[in-house]
Amino acid sequence: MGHILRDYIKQSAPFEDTAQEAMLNLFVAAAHVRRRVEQVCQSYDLQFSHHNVLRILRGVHPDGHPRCEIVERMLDPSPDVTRLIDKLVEQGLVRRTTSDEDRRMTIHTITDDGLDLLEEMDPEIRDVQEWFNTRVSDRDLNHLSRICEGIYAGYEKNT
Amino acid sequence: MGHILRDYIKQSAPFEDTAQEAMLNLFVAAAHVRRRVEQVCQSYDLQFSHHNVLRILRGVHPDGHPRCEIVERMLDPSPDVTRLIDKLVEQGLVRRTTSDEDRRMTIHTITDDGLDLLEEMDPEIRDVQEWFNTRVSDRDLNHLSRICEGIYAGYEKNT
DNA sequence: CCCATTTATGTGTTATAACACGCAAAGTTG
DNA sequence: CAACTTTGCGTGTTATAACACATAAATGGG
Repeated sequence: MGHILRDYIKQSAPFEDTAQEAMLNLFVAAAHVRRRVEQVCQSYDLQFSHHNVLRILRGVHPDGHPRCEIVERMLDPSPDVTRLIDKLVEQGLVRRTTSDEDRRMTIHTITDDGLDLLEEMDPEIRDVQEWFNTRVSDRDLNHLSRICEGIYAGYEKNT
Repeated sequence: MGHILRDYIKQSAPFEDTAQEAMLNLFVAAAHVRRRVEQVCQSYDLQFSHHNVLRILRGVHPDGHPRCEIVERMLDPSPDVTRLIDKLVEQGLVRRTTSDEDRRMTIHTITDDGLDLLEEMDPEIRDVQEWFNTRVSDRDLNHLSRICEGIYAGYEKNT
């Protein structure tokens, strides 16, 4: 029981606590999958969070989002999104425009280049998902989602 | 189905793919739990990975580990552990000694101060585990572990 | 025993993240 | 409408991470 995790982190003593074991497993599994996605992103000179932002903006294309809305929708929200998006603007993947209604807000819109890049990446991202699917049975996919949702449901992002 | 995740990332369209949904849920849940642990670490002026290294070294105390062994046992291995441990040495939590058998290796041992600090942190880390336990039922804890292990089992750390 | 190779570690540079602060526009209250 | 508060962004600074490279010791073959 738990020998796979113990093997991974080379721990000899068995876990005294199943909650601890599950938490560590969650960390290891998430880091592992994330690295696969990062590997794809890297070959396109992007970062995990860059890709995340682009996908968020594609979701509302041809509309855009102010900075704060992007943060709200990120998987792993960071307070320093400004400079993160700076790089996307430099690469011509995102366009910034000042909102007319509320001139405090800067609206970020994905460009055609951004859409093209995402489309180019899509098959490789889908490959990761398919690999994931070979590793987790269809029934477990749903179970995993429900368990994970139970962990973070009802919590605000900043807490 | 999946409305909790969609609510979290404020996505209106339902997921077309359960594998994608589960992957994103895994990311969000892991980031969420990790932030709780980071919050504890931060109040002790440590980082998540610092705490991880200290616990690894406590596991073999009074023996030590060379750098490469520490990397092998980390939850989320980083290639730049040297400078990570530098800070622990500065704080007097870890002691470096050169190995006699193999003089390439630097053996890292946790100091008494390091052990004291960990012991001081233990209750708060345990609190996070107990919170985790309230969020995931006992049966699901085991199920979650098995699913996660299935994801990363059999893969080397660098791939 | 000498040389090529592997293993273990450290360093230099550059990119990314975190944190606190400051500014500007909108909203609020008297 | 004038002063105050809140909200949304951006910036300056410092810490951390990533990547390629350099050094140094052990290993293995001729």
